Amino acid sequence: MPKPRILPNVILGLLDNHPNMSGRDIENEFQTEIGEFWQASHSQIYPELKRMLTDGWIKIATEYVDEDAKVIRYEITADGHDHLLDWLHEPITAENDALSSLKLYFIHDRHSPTLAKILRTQVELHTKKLSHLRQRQQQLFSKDAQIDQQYGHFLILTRAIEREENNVDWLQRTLAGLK
Amino acid sequence: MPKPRILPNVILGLLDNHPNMSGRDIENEFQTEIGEFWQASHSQIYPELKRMLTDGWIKIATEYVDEDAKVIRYEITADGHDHLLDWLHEPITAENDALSSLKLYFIHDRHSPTLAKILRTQVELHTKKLSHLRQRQQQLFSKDAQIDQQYGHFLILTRAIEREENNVDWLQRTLAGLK
DNA sequence: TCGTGCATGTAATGAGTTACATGATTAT
DNA sequence: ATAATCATGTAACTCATTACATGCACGA
Repeated sequence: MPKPRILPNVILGLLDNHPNMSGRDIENEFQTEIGEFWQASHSQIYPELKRMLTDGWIKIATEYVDEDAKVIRYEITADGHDHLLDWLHEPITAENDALSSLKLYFIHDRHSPTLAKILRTQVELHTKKLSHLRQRQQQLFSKDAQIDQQYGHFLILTRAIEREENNVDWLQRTLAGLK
Repeated sequence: MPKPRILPNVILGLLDNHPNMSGRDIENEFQTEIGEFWQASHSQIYPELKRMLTDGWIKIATEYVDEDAKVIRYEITADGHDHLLDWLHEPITAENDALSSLKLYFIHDRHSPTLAKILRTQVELHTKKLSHLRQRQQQLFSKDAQIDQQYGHFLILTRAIEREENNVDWLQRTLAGLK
C-alpha cells in the first residue's frame, strides 16, 4: 500500500473553511496560518488542485470568474466534504500521530466529538510513549557513569521525557476543560 | 543548492562511537537507540555506505573480515572524522534546528563546548519562536468569540506555546546544570 | 524441511524541492 | 522604465519507501 497522501486533505480542510480560494491563497495559508506545522510549495499545489478537480472533490467557483480572469477560485464539493470527514475520522495511531495537530486545525467546533476523540487517543499514545521513554532511561542511564559516557544521548532522552510529560499533562487539562 | 544530506553524517556519528559496525548493525541502531528521532531503511543505508567508501569517509575494517565472510564491517577514516566534526560545528539556524537533537546524540562529553553552543543557540531560536507564537495568539485570539470560531486552531496554538515554554525552560535549566 | 532471521543488494514508485518559465499588474 | 509581486504552470532532480531478490544459518 502506498503512503496516504495528506496534501489533498489539507486543501479540502482549507476550502471547507474558506470557499473561493485560489491556488495562490492556498499557498499563502501554507506560509502563514498553517505553516507552523505543515508546508507545501506552489509546484505541488497546482497539480494537486487539478487532480482534485478531476476526482470531483473540488470544483471551480464560477460565480467569481468575472472578477479577475486569470485567478482560478475553487470550492469544495459534497464528495470532497465526505472525503474530508472520512480523513478526520480515520483512527489515529502511533504512526500517523503527527497528523493530529493538523486535523485539530480543521475542527472549529469546541464540542465536536471528533475533537475529543483525537485528544483522548493522544493521551493514550503519549502516555505509552512516555512510559517507554522512562523505561529506556532506566535501562541506559541507571548509573552516573553511563550518563557521563553518553551525555548527549542522556540529555535528549531526558528532554524527550519531559516533553511527553508536559504533552500528556496539557492534553489532560484540555480534555477536562472541554466539558 | 541541493538539500544537505544528513544520513552520511548520522552514519559517521555512529561509526565514530562504535567502530566495526556492519550495515545491519547500523540499521538496528536506527530502529532502537537513535530510532526515537531518526530513521533510515537498509535500502538507503547500503548504497550510502558504498558512496561513503568511495568518498574516503569510511573504510572496511579488514581485521574483522575472517570472522564472518558475508558481513562487511566499516570504520571511520580521518577524513570522515573531520567531516563529522564540520557537520557538528555547522551553525544551527531556525531551518535546521530539527537536527539539534541528532547532533547532541553524537556528543559524549559533558564539557564539550559544541554541546553548550548548540544548547545556547536553541535557547535563542526557541525564545524567538515562543514570542512569535504569543504574538500570533494575541492577533488571532484576543476575543472569546474568535476562540469559539476556530477552536481547533486555538488549541494547537496554545499547545505550541506551552511546548516552547517548556522547551526553553528545560534548555536553560540544562545549561545552568552544565557548569 | 520449512519457516524465520541475518546480511546484503537492486528496482520501481512516489512525494517534495528547486529551478525554469510566462504574462499581468502594481509600485518606485 | 523597471523592479517586484501576483498567479499559474512545467521540468529536473533528489530522497525515501516499498517491493523484489538472493544466499546463508539455525531452530522446530
